[in-house]
Amino acid sequence: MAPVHQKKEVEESYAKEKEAAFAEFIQRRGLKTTRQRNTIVATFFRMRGHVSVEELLKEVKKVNPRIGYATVYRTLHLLVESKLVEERRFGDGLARYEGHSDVEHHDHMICLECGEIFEFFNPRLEALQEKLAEENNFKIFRHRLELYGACKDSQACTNRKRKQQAASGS
Amino acid sequence: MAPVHQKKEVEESYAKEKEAAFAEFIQRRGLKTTRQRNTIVATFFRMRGHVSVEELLKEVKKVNPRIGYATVYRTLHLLVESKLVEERRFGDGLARYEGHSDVEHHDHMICLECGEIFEFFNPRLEALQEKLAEENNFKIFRHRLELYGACKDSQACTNRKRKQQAASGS
DNA sequence: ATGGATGACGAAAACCGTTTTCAATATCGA
DNA sequence: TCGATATTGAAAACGGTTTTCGTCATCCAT
Repeated sequence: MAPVHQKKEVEESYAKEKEAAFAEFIQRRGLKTTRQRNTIVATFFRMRGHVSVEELLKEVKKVNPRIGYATVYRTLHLLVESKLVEERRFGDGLARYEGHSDVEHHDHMICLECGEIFEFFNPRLEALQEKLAEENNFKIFRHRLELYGACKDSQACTNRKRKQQAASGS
Repeated sequence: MAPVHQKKEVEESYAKEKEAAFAEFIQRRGLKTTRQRNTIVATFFRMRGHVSVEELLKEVKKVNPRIGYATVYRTLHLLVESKLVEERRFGDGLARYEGHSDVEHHDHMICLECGEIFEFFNPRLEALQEKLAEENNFKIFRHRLELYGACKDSQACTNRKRKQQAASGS
């Protein structure tokens, strides 16, 4: 099983690769390359984890304060369309975006104490889901599994900034 | 395993029982019994499946057209607080409410073709999740598993009214 | 390179589901 | 029955997201 604490190293090469792939997508679509989009995409792929629009905009504004919500939203949609990024919703009412990792698919453990989000993957779990679906003649296109609870660090955890937010999730 | 097509019969006794439990909750809380709340609760427990606010309001208005969104929302919150009802979000951006069935917990298969939502439960799946969490010192408070795909009827399915809506879910 | 058609930008308004406000009304214990 | 207090409903507010619209940037044809 893949380790749960799969915190990506923010590798320059990773970001560069993604930027190139996005540039290619933009061209394939006949869209225009703009400074704003480049800034947003470059910033996004240098952030780790499950990024909200607000978090991303905050970082983006450090580079170019004139960029606003609209462009960030629009660029994120393009990133999703390009399949370089996935949109996730964890029930706190705001979308989070996540760069495709090398792992094809993974599920999430969400700590309600500190707001940390861990990723995991287990083939037996996947197989069992597939089996259950088959038994009911259901064809799975995609699925989502989220475990909400407390991580091992949460007792000593001091990262409380997102506690209320996380705890209010469905 | 419980059958997936677990469409509850709309039993009068079921609704009556829930209404009584809600009345008890209202008293325990020192709240007031009102005609509107009674109407909303009675209507809700006579609907099947995963009810949205709009769907519920539409039915409620057939009984009392003067009842508005605010009261429906407020009453649904009370129903959730009373533990008689659970709130679900399937990623299409609107909340759905579901009366507690006898089954303690269940997961969902959501047909993206016809919008039908099936319930299922599998102990091995639950156990496996628990095992994976334990391996990572994670304590699960609750979880959510949703399989999005196509149900066996979806090829011949003519119930397309919710297709766009369902397909737009995350 | 230059011009111009066409995208893209950004601020602000619109949107949509949900929550809150507030004045009027209903409930229920004294 | 009265009166304190909860509840109601219409409308406004809210928060995240999307759209509008006038201006500006990109990039292809020249």
